Amino acid sequence: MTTTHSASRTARERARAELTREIKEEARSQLAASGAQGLSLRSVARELGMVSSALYRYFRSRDELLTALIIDAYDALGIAAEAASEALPDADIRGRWRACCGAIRDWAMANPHEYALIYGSPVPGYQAPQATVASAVRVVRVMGGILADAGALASRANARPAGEPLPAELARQVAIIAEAIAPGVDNGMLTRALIAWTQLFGMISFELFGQFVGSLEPADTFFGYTVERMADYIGLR
Amino acid sequence: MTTTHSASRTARERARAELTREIKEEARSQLAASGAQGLSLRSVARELGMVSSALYRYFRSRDELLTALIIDAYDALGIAAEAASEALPDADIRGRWRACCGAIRDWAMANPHEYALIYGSPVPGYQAPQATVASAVRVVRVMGGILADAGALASRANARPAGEPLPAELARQVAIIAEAIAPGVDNGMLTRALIAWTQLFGMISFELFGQFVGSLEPADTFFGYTVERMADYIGLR
DNA sequence: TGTACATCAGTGAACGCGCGTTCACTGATGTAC
DNA sequence: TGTACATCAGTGAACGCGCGTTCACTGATGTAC
Repeated sequence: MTTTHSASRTARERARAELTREIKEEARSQLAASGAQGLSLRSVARELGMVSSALYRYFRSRDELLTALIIDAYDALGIAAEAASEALPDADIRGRWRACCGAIRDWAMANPHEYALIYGSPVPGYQAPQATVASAVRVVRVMGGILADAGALASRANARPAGEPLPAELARQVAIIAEAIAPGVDNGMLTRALIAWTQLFGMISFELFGQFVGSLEPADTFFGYTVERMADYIGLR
Repeated sequence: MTTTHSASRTARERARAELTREIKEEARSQLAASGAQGLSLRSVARELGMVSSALYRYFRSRDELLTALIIDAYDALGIAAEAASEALPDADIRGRWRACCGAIRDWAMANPHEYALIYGSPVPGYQAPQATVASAVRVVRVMGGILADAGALASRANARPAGEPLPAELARQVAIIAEAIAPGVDNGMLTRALIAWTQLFGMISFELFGQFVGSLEPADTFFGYTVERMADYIGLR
């Protein structure tokens, strides 16, 4: 038996889990100070009072540490969005959308370098492994849930006018996305939501990366207003 | 007289201009290969067959070279957007919007690292000087021009319904932006355009930075469809 | 319960590399008389 | 038009630094009998 229940964990195992956590924490704080390129194994080790080679007991390489940070970041963002949406009644569709958008922005502002790590320019020479995808999808799934609930409610109330028909290829792509994250949601609504989704992240990135300096800054009002307009556009009541 | 007309440029001056251009070109190609952090003065010099210290005759520091690249990138993007918009009759508002969006995307796809340099995560430790702003505004001004023409035409035809009133602070910010880049344009329309603008760059960044892999990729159809929907939303005929 | 052996964490030195920037210098180009 | 001097481009060595990764090792912790 190599699997261990938390009750029967040995001192060694607990120390390992603890140190793995500490390494990631220190790495995150270096990330915050100097970005993904500034993250060095040697300086993480230094800060923890270890020798740099010791880190190789915990992560096989710098890239593997980076991957762990990326997964953690996606998860943290996903959790923030989930919590925001779940804090409201299922039927409060617009409220959940608003809360979800707000939570994403708040998390981004609180963790700008982690946001940049996952939504900013890719780190050159680093290829994110497949393992990150599951965590990346998490926040998208929150939006999917809101849409699914909106769709279910809409079917027994007034549906939104259909709008422009989707090109065939787009309809195909969107149908696959629906299957994965928002089963039963109308293609048209999901497409509008994807447009709003890219808008949301575009707006947050602009704010965070300094494109609003001297114009829409502070961006709270613009953000709040836009989230409502996008809710209108998607067709959320 | 230290100012020189191109006719009377000395060999030294021409050599200097030429080398400055070559340095930036080599730097750009290293940028493309390994991103902003991968850009090193030593390797630029090496590639040009010079000694690294020689570059200091042309740029006072690595950051100054980076600034030059940023300004060039903003200018190149601005020029691409201007050309696209100017290729169509002034009155073809929607066509110009479409062309402008397409030109921005095409430029971004053709120059992904330069795009990342200006719209991606900021380079840690690097503070863009004020000098970059004038070039950064250039592409925004293209959109402003389209809106101004749209507004002028709309005033003697059917105007779009007013929609939700703007919060006071947002109205103030948008009015200032209007003054700078789109004089005479209605606050409501400009706000919608700013929302569409952030959508545009969000969509391009998602595509370029890999968020669409396995879902909306290839994104041509989604892009084309969305540009039309955003034109509708802004109220461009 | 006690002992022998296996596993694992962490050390310290080393390899081989790259970087930005400064500085005193040589030699070519430009300019004033 | 020719000469003396000033300007500038480029050199080569050096400073002082940092990095990721490997490897043989010591000593502590865990496990099977």
